[in-house]
Amino acid sequence: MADPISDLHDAIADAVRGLSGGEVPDLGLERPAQADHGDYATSVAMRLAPVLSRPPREIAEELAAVVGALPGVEAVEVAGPGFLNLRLGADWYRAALAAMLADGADFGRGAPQAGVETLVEFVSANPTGDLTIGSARNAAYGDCVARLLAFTGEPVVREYYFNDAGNQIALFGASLVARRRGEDVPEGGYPGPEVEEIAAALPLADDAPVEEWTRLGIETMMARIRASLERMRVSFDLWTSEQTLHASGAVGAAIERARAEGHVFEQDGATWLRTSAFGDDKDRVLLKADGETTYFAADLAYIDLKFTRGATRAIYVLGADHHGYIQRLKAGAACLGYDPEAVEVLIYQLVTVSGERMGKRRGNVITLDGLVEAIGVDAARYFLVQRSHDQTLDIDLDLAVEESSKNPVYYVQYAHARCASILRKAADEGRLTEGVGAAHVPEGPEAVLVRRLAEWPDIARTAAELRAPHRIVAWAHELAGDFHAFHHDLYVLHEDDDVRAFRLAAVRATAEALARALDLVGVAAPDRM
RNA sequence: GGGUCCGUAGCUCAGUGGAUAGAGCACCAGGCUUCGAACCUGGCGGUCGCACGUUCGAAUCGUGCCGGGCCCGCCA
Repeated sequence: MADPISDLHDAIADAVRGLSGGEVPDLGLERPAQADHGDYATSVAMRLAPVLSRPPREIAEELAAVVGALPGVEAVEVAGPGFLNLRLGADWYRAALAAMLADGADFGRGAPQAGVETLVEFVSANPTGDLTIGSARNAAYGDCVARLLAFTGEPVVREYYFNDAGNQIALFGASLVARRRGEDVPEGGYPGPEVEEIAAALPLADDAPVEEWTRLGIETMMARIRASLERMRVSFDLWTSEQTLHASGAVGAAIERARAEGHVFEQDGATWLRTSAFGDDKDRVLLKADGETTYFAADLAYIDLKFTRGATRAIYVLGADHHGYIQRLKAGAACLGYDPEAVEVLIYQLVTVSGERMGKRRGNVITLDGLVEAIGVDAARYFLVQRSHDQTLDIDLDLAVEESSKNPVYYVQYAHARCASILRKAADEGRLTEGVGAAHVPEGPEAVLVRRLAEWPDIARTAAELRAPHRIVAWAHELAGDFHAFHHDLYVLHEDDDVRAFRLAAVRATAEALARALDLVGVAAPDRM
């Protein structure tokens, strides 16, 4: 795939190699914040100085002579302690624009990688109630990470793991029965309205066996969860049940595998996994003294399943309240003989709503469905990944409900609709153009816009590497701003064919870029609003 | 006590070692006779929690403090 900035980077790297005799440090190629520092700048001369034992400015001067002759580079200037500031020429802008349009929706997409398969397991909420706002963040974030990795060429499998065995599930069944009978749910049960709703709707007699209630209840709850996720545009390739792991003997097999690896021991009547040998702060019980398996035993079997199925990397998306699981899961993999580095746990911080923490016991539960009803899927997804996953997220419901221009999602979508509108008008008037204009020299706002567009491959790559979809959102917002300014200052459907061709090409490229970016975060890019 | 995330403008937050630290909101002042004013332009606003260190250069890396969130079970 074409990448004009990457090409520029490589050309400068070649120049550096010629000067240094092989050594090429990080170029530190970037778009300077300040306009008079050029369109692009590199700090490579300063990085090279200690290596070559020469003054940075002297190195910069020599590099400038070579870099200045590169195609597309109009001017080079040595500045400050040894920065190389370069200004790009009109031919570079036209070529860059043409290259992006040639790639279309694939601009910035990575080549498919062979021999790897990344499993992204996310949401994985137990089917004992509707998805909460916390799961909503998990869904939005995990889905974006999966989309980003796929975009960079990494084969991705998405999986939802659900707990349908054990105490919590039994309590869920008992809660259903109690609700049908008009009673309070048992201690530790599920008092939510959805439980009451399901209890009333299930086609079961009041005195049907509790196992039946549990089975049908879970089925119904899972269907509700799937529907909620579909509305959120979140899909999965695999739905895996914990019960299946027990029934298939996978749990026992995993324990035996760990035992064969020499990491299982008996103590106080229980069976333990020596996770502390691999960085966990304590050992973990697999089989309790009463013979029951722990939840972690199923986790262990699940890790085994992930890798035996062929995953080369297992990503977990968990809330901050599970951060203690990182070492445990990695150690679990190690105890099975897998590389713990292949287990990657992504932790997102908790969500508050209008400053308050949610909790079923607090009686202020806001569900994913509730959020979507209140502000719509686009705004919900945008808000949920707008901030870094490392940052606690507060959703101001009063503001989110307000459908005003304060809502940043409209700002970005509006830019896309504007592009579409211009292209419609151009088509209606029969004034569409081919190419990017043979000799048009871009004016300020045009150049700013094209430079922004050219950042995309690096933005996508970095966001994927850092598992940071909020960078996509931030970039889309900046692009929208550059486009609005461009549109405000310059008339696209100019009489001059050359000018019109360049501007229409910029509009097309912007529309595609916004659609691409918004798609990666699961937000629609409407042609009309 | 240990682990982990956070601390940047009045508020919510960007900023993977670079030059004079940014955006949105709020506030103030402007801008529609052509493509969508759901928009644009300017202004106001900062000890980047504190200290020491690493180096040509630190909001960014290291160490120690201070403050806040979350977690630390033979529960799931």
